[in-house]
Amino acid sequence: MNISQAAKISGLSPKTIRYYERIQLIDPASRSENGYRDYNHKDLDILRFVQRARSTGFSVEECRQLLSLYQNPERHSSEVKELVQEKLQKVEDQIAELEHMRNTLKELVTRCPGDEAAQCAIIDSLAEKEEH
Amino acid sequence: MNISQAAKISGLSPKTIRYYERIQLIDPASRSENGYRDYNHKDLDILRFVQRARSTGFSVEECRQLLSLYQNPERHSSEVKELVQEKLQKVEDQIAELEHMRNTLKELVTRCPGDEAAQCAIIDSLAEKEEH
DNA sequence: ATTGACCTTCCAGTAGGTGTAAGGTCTATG
DNA sequence: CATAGACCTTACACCTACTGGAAGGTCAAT
Repeated sequence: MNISQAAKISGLSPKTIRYYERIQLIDPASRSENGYRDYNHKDLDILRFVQRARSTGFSVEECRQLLSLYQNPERHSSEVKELVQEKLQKVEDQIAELEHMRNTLKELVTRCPGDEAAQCAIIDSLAEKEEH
Repeated sequence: MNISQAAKISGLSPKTIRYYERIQLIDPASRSENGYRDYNHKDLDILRFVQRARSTGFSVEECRQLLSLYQNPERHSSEVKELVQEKLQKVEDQIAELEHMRNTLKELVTRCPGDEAAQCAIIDSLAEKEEH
């Protein structure tokens, strides 16, 4: 199967698949006689796995670890769980940071009149002078 | 005032200040006789403004627009408000996306036993085959 | 004179791709 | 059989927002 078919099925783009190969996240695909990459069922399983892991929020490096666990029959589910718990923590931290930003932005919006005048609480707030 | 003093006061690093100058987010600083950058009160106001805008979550390009409004006495506060409302929307979209990830991760964590066995609901879930 | 802390510029690397160019291949149609 | 269009290949540049490091100039104190 050619790369664009594999891309369609896995939900990745051909470019992304070549990129993953280049950074050695996935093994080099075997080649047809004409030099085209050729994908089989097992390759597709791996591509789909990576696509799901990425869209669940895992970084490429985290995907590397998940893939290695996926392919290791000697794994312990505790290792996997630990990895996912760490990721969960990171995501929650990110959410907290964004919520902080959201609150700041919301307050700025309510304080700005949004009219024709130049006076603007948002600008004033960002320009605020500190005593030092 | 030298760059490291300006950096300390504004909360940016010297590297970042030079970077902002290079990408023309801020005007080139004037130079002392020895070629060192020299910052005055007005420069500091601008550096602080950018620092606050960045840490509130605005991208460099958004900061460029905010700075231009900040420096334009003919501005209408409605323009500023619109910009901030757009940003608020982007932040809320990002939060929603991360919350979706968080929910997925949470569910994965609860479903994985986290023991010595290889069987793992997380791996199974990421490896899940679709009918197509 | 030397040391250490500044300052300067320039180049490279980070994450996770995407865009584009230059060229080879395959398939269908006239 | 030629050619068009849709594939495929590689390689390089670009994106965001910096940060690190090298190589070299300057300044203040000892």
